[in-house]
This record gives sequence, C-alpha cells and structure tokens, in this order.
Amino acid sequence: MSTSESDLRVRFAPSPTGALHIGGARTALYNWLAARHSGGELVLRIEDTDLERSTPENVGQILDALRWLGLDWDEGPISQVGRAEAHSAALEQLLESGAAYRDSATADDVKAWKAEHGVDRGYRGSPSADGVGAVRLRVPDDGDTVVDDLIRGEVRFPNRSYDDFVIARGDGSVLYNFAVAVDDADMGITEVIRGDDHLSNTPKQLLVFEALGTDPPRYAHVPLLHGPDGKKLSKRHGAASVQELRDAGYLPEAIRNYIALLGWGPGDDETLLSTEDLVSRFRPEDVGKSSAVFDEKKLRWMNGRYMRDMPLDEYRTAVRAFVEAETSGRPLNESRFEFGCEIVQEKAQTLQEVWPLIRFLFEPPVQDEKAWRKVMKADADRVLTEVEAALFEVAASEDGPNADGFTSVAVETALEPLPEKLELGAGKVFQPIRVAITGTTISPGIFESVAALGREETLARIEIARLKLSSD
RNA sequence: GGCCCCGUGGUGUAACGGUUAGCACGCCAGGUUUUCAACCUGGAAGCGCGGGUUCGACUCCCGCCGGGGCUACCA
Repeated sequence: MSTSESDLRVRFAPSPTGALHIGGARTALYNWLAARHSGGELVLRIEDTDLERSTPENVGQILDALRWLGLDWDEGPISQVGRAEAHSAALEQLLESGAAYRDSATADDVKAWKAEHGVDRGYRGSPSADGVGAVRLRVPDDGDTVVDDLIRGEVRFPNRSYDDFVIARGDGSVLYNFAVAVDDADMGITEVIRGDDHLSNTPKQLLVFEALGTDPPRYAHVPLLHGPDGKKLSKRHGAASVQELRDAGYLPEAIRNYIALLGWGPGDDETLLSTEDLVSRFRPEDVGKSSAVFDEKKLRWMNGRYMRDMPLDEYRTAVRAFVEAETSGRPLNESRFEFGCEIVQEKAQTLQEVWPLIRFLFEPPVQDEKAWRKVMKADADRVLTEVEAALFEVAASEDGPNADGFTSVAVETALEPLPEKLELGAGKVFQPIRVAITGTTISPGIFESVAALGREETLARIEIARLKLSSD
C-alpha cells in the first residue's frame, strides 16, 4: 500500500457484466498510472447495481484480469450494492429538500409529453399525488451544465435538453448516474478518468452533486477504442478481452505498453516504454481526443520485443505454463525443454508460438508433406548420407541435449564444411536435415536444433527420412 | 429525431500559422542468412470536403460529410 504523497484520488469502476475488455483495461491502466505518477490513491469500485447482469464470476474475472495485468489498487474492491444505505440516505436528502420527487409517469407518458413539447425538450414531471413511482431529479429549464474536462476542455450541455431523469426505481433502489455521483462524493474522488461514453452522463452526475451540495471531482474523458472495422470494440473483434490476450500468449508488460499508447503518446518518438517510463511520463491531460483502433499486429510485434528481452529463466517460466497446457501435463525431457527455450527465444512473438517450434524435441516429427516435397529432391539422399557420416564422427560423451561433445558449436563444426564438399548451396544441405528432424521447414537454427535433439535421435530421424526417400 | 464528442498514410501517434508533414506497426522491394524470426537499406502510402480569416493554414472560424457516444424505473 503506498503512502499518500498527493491528494489525488482516482477510481476504476467497472460493471461486472462480462470479461474485462481491452478498453476497460486501458481505462484501468490510465487511472493506475495517474495514481502512481502522482503518489495518489486508486480505489476499485464494482458497479454491480444491475443485479441481473452482475455475477460473482464476472467480478472474479475482472479482479483476476487486473491482477494479471499488474494493476494493483489501494482501496476496495468496494461493492456498489453494499453501499445501499448511503444511497438511500442521499436519496432521502434530495426528496426532503425537494431537489427530487416521486413521479408515477411511465415511459409512454414521457414519450407522450415529448410529442407535445418537442423532441429537444427534456421531460419535466410533477410529484405524484399518492407518493409512489420512480424518483426523478429536478433539472433546471434554463442555463447550461458545464463539464470542465481535462481532455475535452469546456463542454456545455443545455439543461432543457435533459429529462428530469430517474435516480431511483419505484422500490427505492438507486440507478447508475445517482449511485456514481454519491459514491464519488463519499469516497472523496478528486479525478474521474473514464471512457468517453460517459461524457453525456456527466451533466446528470454534476446535477446530483449540486443537489447534494458537494463539490464534484475533475473529469477526464478518454476516447473509446474501436475494432479494425471502425466500430466500437466488442467481443467479435478477436482477442478483445484481457483473458483472451493472456491465453493468446501476450505478456502483461507488453500489453501495458501497447494499450498506454492507444490514445496517448510520450510526446517524443519513443515507442517501447517500460512501465516505469509510463508511470513517470503519463499525464491524463495529455491523452488525445480521437478514438483509436486496437491493432493486434502491433501488439504482436511489441510482445516479440519484450519476449526477446526477458531473462532466460523468466522466459522459461512463462513458456512452461503454455507448454503444459499443450501437453496436458505430460512430463517432458527437462534439459531439452531448457535448451529449447534458449534457442527459440529469438523467434517467437507470443508464448503460444513457442510450442510449435520446439515440439519436435519431444515428439516424433509430424511430416508436412508440402515441406517434404519442396526439400527432399534429387540430392537429398546423398546429402543425408553425408550428414550422417559427419555427425557420426562427432564424439559425444553422453547423449543429451547440447551434451558435452555434441554441442551446437561441435555440430556446426561438423556440418559447416558440407555444402562446399558436396558442391551444393547451404540451403540444399541444411533444409533436408531440418525437414528430417522436425518435419517442417520452420524451426530454430539447424545446428542448435540438432544439438538439442541429441546425436542418437538425430541420426535415427535422418535414417527414417532416408527410408521414406527410398520409397518415394 | 434530439443533445454531445471526434476527424493527420491501412493502424497508433508527432509537429504546428511559415518543416521536404516526423516516428512506430503493417505492406512492397533489395541485402544478410541454413528455414522462419531478427537485423540492415530503400519504397509506396496522410492533413475528410467546401468556404472564409491571413502575406501565409493541416493548424483559427463557419458549413457540410463521415465516424462515435448518450438519449432505460441498464451500467
């Protein structure tokens, strides 16, 4: 828990109606960065007043996603439902003061009223005689409610275009715009950083603050994220939730770096920014105004950069979880795994891509027929015969991955002269080996791959390939 | 429909009343290379449109067009 070095208090307030989306994750990140940058505090509040859609599973999922992303909070999670008493008290206060009233008008009544008064005219009701009905807040007829937004500047909303909006249902349970304002007030939130979709709601919340007699926080509305088709980001756009990104093999730090850049830039040409950099350089007022499109291609590239920069032991730990999922926990040759990670680190862009590249170390190769036809041509048998002879000469004191005597370097020393000796291009010599031992044309470096597989297994697979060759 | 927001290459961003409009991803070509990736070099690609204001506008103003949000007794 950080000691408070500033008065800044922000909150992240997701509604648990599903997984945490990349857009929500970015909002969380911006709040977190703002808090950590200034030494302020971040409160996590769960907006669960929609009992139909808010489930404990969803709450757990969001908390997991935040933790996995490395975003911690100083207070909470606080359930909005758990604050029902505070909400009722505030509601009573407004009913007492006359700032709000009970109105029995139905949706149809409101529609009829508007038909009569004009579409740009907000509904104005009157207290029901019997004191039943939903609770509405009185909205002034004149003037503007002004949102002084950190990102948008001053935005004016004409009061007359807003309905006397419902702040509590007939049964007394409160609605979103009311609960949010009461909670932000009670929690002493000083700055609200949230999605643009709430900009139009802000006047309502401001009106609640005014009725309550409390100073409102400052607002910073960040632009929404869109999918590649320009539409609002949704589950249809592939890996759109944090959970899916995690399953696809992305690293938390890469995601933090990438989504921070969606709508914000450090001001210079830096692209790769550590979380430390982000914390020191991020300011909500520097967030741009236009919506951004989530582009997985760039995330992939960035993730690859982070994967290559990882310390090897950390890399192995991250990869292991993915490999275990692929092999359903079947024990693997540990030294092959360790060496496999080492030789594959330069190649994969996501954790998910690692297994296909090192799979040949643990299982017989699955022959890709296209690769076979492309590589196993006329010279192949002659080449493989030479390769066998050359590898046979390499003395290995034991048979294991990168074993003493049969190291990448030793293998390279043995194979490297072959192209010249056979008067063939390097590809003509090395590709058949690759296909013989891995089944495909794509693998880690050939010398490393051979060393990782070990002498005996390599020779055995080459022999199998030669047999297949003779039967072609 | 009403209220509100946004509009720099395919994507994310930078600059700004006066620059050859920069950087990154992606794309294309070439190089390197044992494949892929990485790496190196080069290239195509942008200020939504129309009016103003100004000596000068991507930048300021207006209109339009396009995209988005809100408009529930949802959040």
